[in-house]
Amino acid sequence: MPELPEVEVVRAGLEPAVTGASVASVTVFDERSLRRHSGPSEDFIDRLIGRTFTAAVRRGKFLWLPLEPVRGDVTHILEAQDNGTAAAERSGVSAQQNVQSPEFPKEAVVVHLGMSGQVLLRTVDAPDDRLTRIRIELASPAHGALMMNFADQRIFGSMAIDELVPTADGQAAGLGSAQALVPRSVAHIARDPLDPAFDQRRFFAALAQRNTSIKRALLDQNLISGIGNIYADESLWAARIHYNQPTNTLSLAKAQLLLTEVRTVLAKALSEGGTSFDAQYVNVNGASGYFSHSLNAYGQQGKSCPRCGRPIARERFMNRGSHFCPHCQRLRISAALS
DNA sequence: CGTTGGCCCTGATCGC
DNA sequence: TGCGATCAGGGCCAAC
Repeated sequence: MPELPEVEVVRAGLEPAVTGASVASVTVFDERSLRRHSGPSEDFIDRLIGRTFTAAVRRGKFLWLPLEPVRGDVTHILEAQDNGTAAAERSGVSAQQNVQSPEFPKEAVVVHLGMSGQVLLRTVDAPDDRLTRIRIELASPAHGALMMNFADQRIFGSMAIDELVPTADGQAAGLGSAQALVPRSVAHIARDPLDPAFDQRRFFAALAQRNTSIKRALLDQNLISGIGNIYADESLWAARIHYNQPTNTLSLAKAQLLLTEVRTVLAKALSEGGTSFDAQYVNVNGASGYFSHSLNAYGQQGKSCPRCGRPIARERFMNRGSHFCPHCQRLRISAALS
């Protein structure tokens, strides 16, 4: 259940270790973790060995590690100069990043943790973590030789090599890099609410336009990314909105309040979860920190609502548990009919 | 095109 | 002790 705060903890933990690190070896224990890679595991391995990571970038729950372009790839350089530099100069956008110039990465390893994925950094002599599906051995300038283990119980997560494409708005693609380059498979994912380039107006317009419930909208990564079941319930509780309230019945003020609460909840979780990184025995764990979060609604069914004291309820919604206070978060039917 | 329901997955836990 | 049932759902895609 890693959501934005947990994935950010992973990104921040990986960043100092993988930046500038090269891949010494790759072992794939379970090919299902490469489901989103277009090609067999041999392709994944061959294209990764010897390559160097340049950063650790995150948008919403998606994480990617851009790969330094292979030196001496003349075809690619000529192609980039022809299609990128010349075109950019002709169109007069030279002030913007020319993301197609040869020094920019052209591809990245995209990591999605799914429900149960973890990225764990270990020393080379450490025993394999349980449920490790992919192991990447790194030569890191900061930490020497180390292992990056991708562990995943339910195998909803994945790793994949994907092409980097320019962002639609020309802004930095996510947190961790100033480059306006996003993996093709992540391009359709909306920016997250902590991203300075998050388009609030577009989000509010979508809420007014769509014919759907507010929780479904919060979980729709094409509208707003980074929110999962836990922080959706927590944000709705904070904003006193019922999960099934139609989005087009929310006033702009209420929608603005909700977005504020979303940001508050995510930022608070982030501040609580960002302390576990150890520089010596690097332990990046997507699941850690969850239980230290002070939750008001999620998993609190039967307990007292911290606001009004009445019991928190749990109902099935979208094949998920929805936790809410029936007193504080009421469906506003009259608004729905207007 | 917007919306929705089904599917992929397996370890941990629980009840009998 | 053993074993089957249940639960956790994010993202994607077919279908309506």
